[in-house]
Order: sequence, then C-alpha cells, then structure tokens
Amino acid sequence: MKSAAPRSVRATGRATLADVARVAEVSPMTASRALRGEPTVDAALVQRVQAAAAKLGYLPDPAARALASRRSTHVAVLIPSLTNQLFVELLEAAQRTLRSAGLQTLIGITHYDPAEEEQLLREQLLHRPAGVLLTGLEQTRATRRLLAAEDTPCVTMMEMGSGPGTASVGFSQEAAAAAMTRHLLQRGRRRIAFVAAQLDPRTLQRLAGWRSALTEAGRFDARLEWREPAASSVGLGAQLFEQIVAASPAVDAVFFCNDDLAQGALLAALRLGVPVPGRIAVAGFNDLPESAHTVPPLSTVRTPRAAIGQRAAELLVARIRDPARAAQHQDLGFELMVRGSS
Amino acid sequence: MKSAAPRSVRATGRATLADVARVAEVSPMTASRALRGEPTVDAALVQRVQAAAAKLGYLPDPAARALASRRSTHVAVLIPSLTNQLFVELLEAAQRTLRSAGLQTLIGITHYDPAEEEQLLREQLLHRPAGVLLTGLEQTRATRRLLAAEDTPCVTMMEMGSGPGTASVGFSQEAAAAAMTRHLLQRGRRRIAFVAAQLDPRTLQRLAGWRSALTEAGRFDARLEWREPAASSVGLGAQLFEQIVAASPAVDAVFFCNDDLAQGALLAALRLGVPVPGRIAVAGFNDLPESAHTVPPLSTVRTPRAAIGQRAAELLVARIRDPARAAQHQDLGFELMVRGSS
DNA sequence: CTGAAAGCGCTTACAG
DNA sequence: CTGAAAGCGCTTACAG
Repeated sequence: MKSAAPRSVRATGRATLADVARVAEVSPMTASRALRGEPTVDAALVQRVQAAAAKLGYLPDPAARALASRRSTHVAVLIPSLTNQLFVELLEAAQRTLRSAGLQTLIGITHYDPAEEEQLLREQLLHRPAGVLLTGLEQTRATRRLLAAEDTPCVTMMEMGSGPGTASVGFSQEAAAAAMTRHLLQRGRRRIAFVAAQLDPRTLQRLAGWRSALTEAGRFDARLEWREPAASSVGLGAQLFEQIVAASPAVDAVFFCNDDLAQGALLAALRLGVPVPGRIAVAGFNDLPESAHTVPPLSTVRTPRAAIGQRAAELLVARIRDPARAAQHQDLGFELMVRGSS
Repeated sequence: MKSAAPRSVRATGRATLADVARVAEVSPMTASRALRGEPTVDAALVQRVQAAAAKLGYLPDPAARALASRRSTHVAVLIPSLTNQLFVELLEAAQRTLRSAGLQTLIGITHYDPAEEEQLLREQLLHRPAGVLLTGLEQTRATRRLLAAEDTPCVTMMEMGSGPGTASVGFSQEAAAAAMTRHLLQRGRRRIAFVAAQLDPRTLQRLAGWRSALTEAGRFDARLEWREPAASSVGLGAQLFEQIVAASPAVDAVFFCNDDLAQGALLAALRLGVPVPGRIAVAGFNDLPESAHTVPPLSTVRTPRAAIGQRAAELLVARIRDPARAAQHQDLGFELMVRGSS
C-alpha cells in the first residue's frame, strides 16, 4: 500500500494558500492575487479561488504574509494615558474602525512623554505595522525619522497639524478654550481663573486660548493662572478649588482644563457651601458623560474625541491602501455646552 | 572591479540572525539558541553572539520568528468594555506587565457577549498568540475548544475559577457583596435594595451575595431587587435612585452593583433633598477613584482590579515560559470601604 | 493575465 | 554542545 502523500515536516493543520491553489487548479500566485483582490486576475479564476478558499475555510497566515511582504496588519496606536477617559474613548473608536478594516490594534501608553513614545514606536516598528496613530504633534526628531525611514503612514489625533506630508484629525484646543472664556465673560464674570493640570501640550494650548480671550477683553491677570503638573482627577479638582477660593476670594469663575477637575470642584463647593454659579461659576473641558449629571450640571466644551478616533483611523486606512493619497488635516470642531454651573 | 557581495533580493536594511552569526563566527542556529538563552550553548559562544548582536544592533524579526515557531509574542486580552473604568484599569495593569515581559497586547472588546468573545478569539488565534487573557468564566464551548486545540495558555480574570487545567485570578464577587450587605444590616438598615445593571455574570453574583446575606438575616424581599439590563453609568444611577425612592418610600439603603451608579444616586439625592445617609444609605461596588470625593463620601467595596490584571499577566507569562507549570486559582480578596454614605 | 523561482528571517527536527 | 538541511506560508520580482 502506498504511504500517504508527503506532508510538510511541521504541518499546522490549517489550510494553506497552496491547498487553495490546488483545489482551484491555479498556481499559488494566482490564488494569492485573487484573494487579495488584485484587479489583474481573470474573473472566472477569482471565482474558483474564492470558492476553494471558502470550501477549505482558508484564512491567511498573518506572520507569513508579514514576513514576505514586510508589512503586518497591525496598527500601532499610541496614547498618553488610559487614566484620562478622553483617550479611552479615542482608543475605542480607533480600534473599532481598524478592526472593521481587518487591522489589529497594538496599544502603547506614552505617559505624555515623547521619549517614551519614541521607545514604544521602536518596539512597535519591529512588527512592521501597516500604520501608526499618534496623539498630538509633539514627537521627537527620532520619532519622525523612524516613521519616514520605515515609510509607515501616520495620522496624529487631537490637535490640528499643518504642512504637507503629515495628516492630522483634531480641533483647535485654543479656539475651544477661548470660546468658553468668552462665554464666561458674556455672563458677566470678571475674574476668571484657569486651572491647567498635567501641563501637556493640549492643556497649554487651552491655557493660551483662555489667556488670549481675557487679554482681548482687558481682563487678563497672571494671578488667575493656576498650573499644576499632576494628572487631572476629581480629587485634585476638589483640592485646587478649595485653594483657589481661599487664596483669591475675588475670583468669580474657574475654568478647568478637564471635566474631572471641574466635577471635583463642584463637590468641593457643595461641601464648603460655596454657591455655584451664584458666587462662582465653574466650567470644564471635554464634556465627559458624568458632567451632565453633576449638581449643578457642568458647563463645558464638548470635544469630538470618538469622531477623532474614527476619522483618524479611516484616514489612516485610506493612506495604507493608497500611499499616493495626499495627507490632510481635518478640523472636527467643538461645541459649547452651557449648563447650570455658569 | 569586483561587484559587491551578493545581497538578498529584498533586503530590509536590518541586521539579521545570519549577520550576527557571521560576526560571531558561529552558525545561525547557535546564534539563535544563544540569543534565546537556551542553556545548552557554550558560555564563550554566548558571549560572542551577544557581543555581535549588540554591535550590529540586532533585533529579531517577530514575523519570521512567529512563522518558524508557530508562536507570536502577542497576547490577546479580551475585556467586556472600555466604558467601565474597571476594565480599563485591568487592561492597563495587564499590558504593563506583558510589555515588560516582551509581549505585545492585542486588545479585544467583547461587549459582554460570549459569542463575540469567541469571534474575536478566532481572529486573534490566527496570530498564534503566546497566550490569552479572558474576563470572567462565561466562555462558549467553542472558545474552550479553540483554546485547547491551539494549546494556547489562558488565564481568566475577575472571578474565581475552579478545577485543574484552568487558571484564574480574581475574588469572590458574591462574598464581597454579602460583606457589604452585612455591613448595612449592622448599621441598622432593614430594607436594603440592590440595583443590578448590565446583568453580566459578575453583577448577578453580587446580586446573589446580597440576596444570601439578606436571607440569612431574614430580611429578603423580592421587591428590593432592581434589575436593569442597560450599562451602568452615573446618569443611570441618578435615574434609578429617583425611581426607587418614589416607588419604595420604605427603602432605607440602596446597594448599587457599581460605583458609577452610586455616584449618580448621591447626585440625585442632593438634587431631591433626600438626606444620605440620614434617610437612606447608599453603597457602591469597586471603589472607583471618584468615590472618595463624593458628597457624602461613598461607602463601597474596594476591588483589586489592577492587582488582578498584573497577577493574571504574570501567571500567564509563567505558563508561557513553562507549559508544564500547574494552573492555579488566585483569590486576591476585597476590602470594605466604609465612608460617609452608610 | 499567469506562473516558476527565489526569498522573507527565523526555528524545528535531526545528525553527529 | 553545534550545525547543515529543510521548512514555516506567504509575496516579490521577473518572465513570458
């Protein structure tokens, strides 16, 4: 009796492209092209190959594909933190979009540090990602060089970039903060403090927006500026609110760079018996889901982070599929949410 | 003049194992073994290989490695949601631990659906992950079969599993909820409602813990049980609290299955002028960071999710490195946080 | 439009 | 303990 057909030394049990080609009676190359949708393949052959693949339950091996083509189906998504809900929503939207395009998300947390971002990128680049999604515009020179050298498409999220060859999806942090500041001025507030925590680039841009709006109105006073390097949180907001009220009794509004701080401020006001907005107005930034339910409901700026994550991922997918496609910058805007606290 | 040394058709510019072997004057196999720390290699050769690798800046190609060994350095981490902060912390702790072990996190969101978990796993398994981290114990038969068939180590997080061959890191959801319920009873509360949102297995286990503690005390009343299929959130908690107070004026405590609900309840109480804990006590579950700052501060159960993520990842890494290692179940416990709301 | 050849950069499996 | 051979499962690059 004849022995079984020769098998590879280390069979995996999965159908391979060669199996599909055999069943479809074409060469592996034609099967490969048909399955990837290359337009050059004869329609009848495409049919046969697809039928064979379906029959065998063929699924391409990503490692083999990556090794041969020098591109994986991974996308590196680098965000500063998972503690700030903002970035969680950004990540979730991006990963949903990437997954539906057949791409896997490789997540990296930079802790707001460009050097750490660079290091993460070096690690991720070993996997030859199809593309990269970055937060903000503050990259090291080496990061830009690595990306260019590997010729890996990249889209940045949150801020508005400029210039050709780069792509960004975001909104103007500065304009958004200025708009909220003007709203407070319109409501008759005269001494509007700004609290900047974390001191990342976006927070500083918001600070600049607040400053320019106050300057424009002739109301800027450096003593109204509170800088706090710690990460924003409800607890920190409560603590800072107490400090500000104690240190500057004349302050009649506090604009926080993030909603969680403002939420904490409202709790502190409740505890201290400081009427909001009666004696002091409170405003936040981002419109996190809880902010509609605080007492009083929080006035804030709604930022389109889910839309940013999605659009950035879509743009990246488009650039992966067509590298010739021109990069672009998309401004997704913001919305003032005026509620009870101002 | 002689032409340059023959180069591969598609050079990548990166140093390869062959380059390292050449410089170290050993065979590629010896270089491979030395770099992976196989104990059989002569110490002097290991030295030479490591020096050569360092000199060339050699970094192994993950795709080639995965293709040849049929194992990638990815770990699939499947969690139900990113909307619930709990899982974000779980993910963050796990990914930090995995990264320091040289493993990449492949994230998947199951939306609390075992069928979706199975589908995600099928996709991830194509990448031949070194291991898998799953949330909870509710897997489909096919999920278990896939894992067994691929011989991929797996550790589940959050709940306490049992039985040999499986590994879990978590705590008893039921015991934790029972402990909080007993605390409320001890404080003299007699009509303690329980609010279960999302209705995922862990929530139902907490419900069971509440029920058994009340039954034990002769205080169980089915009308005190509130089931809500929607996802928990601050807004939902506020809404449910209003409903409960209106529907059951005799209720003197509400125990929510998650802190965000309880936070919303406290805000609703403030708005409605319902004294907490004077007229009604409020308790939560998880001890999310904001809960120490609510008005009044929230009594809750502190759950060790960061420790779970870390320990589960460590256990998985250990099982990846030593497949013979016995699986185990680790109970990381919980802690009652009694604060002002009860 | 299709295919035979070569190769991607590693590791398995086998010899010695 | 070390290495030559073969192969992992694809795609690139080249012919025709």
